[in-house]
Amino acid sequence: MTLATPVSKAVSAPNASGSILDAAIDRLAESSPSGMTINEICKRVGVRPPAIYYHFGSKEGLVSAAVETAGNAWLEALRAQLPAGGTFEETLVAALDGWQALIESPRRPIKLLLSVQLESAESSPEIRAALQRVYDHAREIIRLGIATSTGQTKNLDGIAETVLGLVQAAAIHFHLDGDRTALRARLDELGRTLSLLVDRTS
Amino acid sequence: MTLATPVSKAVSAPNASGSILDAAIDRLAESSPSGMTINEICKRVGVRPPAIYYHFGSKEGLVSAAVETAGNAWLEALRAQLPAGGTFEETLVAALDGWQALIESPRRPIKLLLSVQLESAESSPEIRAALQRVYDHAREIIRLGIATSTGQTKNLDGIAETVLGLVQAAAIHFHLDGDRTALRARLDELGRTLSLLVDRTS
DNA sequence: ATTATCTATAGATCTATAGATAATGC
DNA sequence: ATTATCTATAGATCTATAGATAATGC
Repeated sequence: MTLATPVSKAVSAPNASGSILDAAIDRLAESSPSGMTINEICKRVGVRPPAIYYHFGSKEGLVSAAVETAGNAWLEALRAQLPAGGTFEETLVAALDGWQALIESPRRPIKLLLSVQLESAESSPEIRAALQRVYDHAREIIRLGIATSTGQTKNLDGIAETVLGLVQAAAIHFHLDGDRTALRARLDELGRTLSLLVDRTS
Repeated sequence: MTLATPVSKAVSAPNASGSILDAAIDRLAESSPSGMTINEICKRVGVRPPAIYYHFGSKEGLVSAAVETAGNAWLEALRAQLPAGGTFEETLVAALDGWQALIESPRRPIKLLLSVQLESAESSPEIRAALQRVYDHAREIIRLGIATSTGQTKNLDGIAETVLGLVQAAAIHFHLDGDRTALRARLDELGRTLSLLVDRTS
């Protein structure tokens, strides 16, 4: 009978650390910190638990690294989708398309951050601080996008908060129903709401 | 030495089923379906696993019952906080206060529903259907509140969706930062946004 | 000597169930 | 006879680590 194929030892697997992180991000986007297990990640990546503990120290360390990585990737995407110097209408169209792509993308960074956030009472202060940092940055990017495309200076904080909240809500509901048409409708509604909120004085 | 006090048998504990459900709701609001364990609930309630399996059949059955119970309680609270026949301003003030109370209440029904929703890919179709049902009802109640207090008929669906999304986002962020002042600010911002969105023709 | 893995395992915890038992209702 | 528990346990799975091993860099 065939036994498990012997695993080649310490054979300098190309970037095991990165594959582990990718698998962790996938599991956090599908489930939650409690639902993400070391064993499942080992199964997907083809490593044994000590490899994970060598690189990340603990399960919590892996979650923390996943939040940093997915959070920074999200912020980078947010920044990249702001077409410097366009009109408000151009910026809005680009932003809505960008959010849709982000929400539909299989990495689901927004959903991952929310899953970790909803278990944050049982997470380390480092993870909570990382979440706060990512959200603060996201609000800042949104504020900047509105300010540069409209000249608006009034209530930027409130508007950015509203936009962030509605993008998160769209991601949450898309996770439940998987309905792309409904997602687009929610984003279009967000666009209309945002247009009402900004008061273009320039 | 003192051993564990012998547990009285089948002594018709007053409403064990209800206590189990309460503990499950608490754990789901603190954590997530994966983070809620049968053992922890047993510890809190003072029963043994078979009592839970007798009443709810499985862990999934218990999660399902918790979603139904917490969801219905939320809808009831939403309904109750609509003062029949007030002006839009009166209705809005009552709604904002009601949402704040709901978000700050230790049962955290909105947060519970979100936690289950974010693991819905790993949940039974019954649980997903229950979530959809609760949200459909919530949107309906919000639509009704806007319609009766403003006479508005245009884009009620979109506005209700926006309100639901912003209430969820407020609950999510309050869970992360626990900042009551920030929560109130978010709800006030929601009130301003909602005032802009409704177009009072009556 | 350092880096990155593996084998093997500890010890805790998880969901779930079989079968016993006690109280209640007919 | 039915209802609601318990004791006891099965068997799977969880996080984590000790110690061995192989490749690489000095």
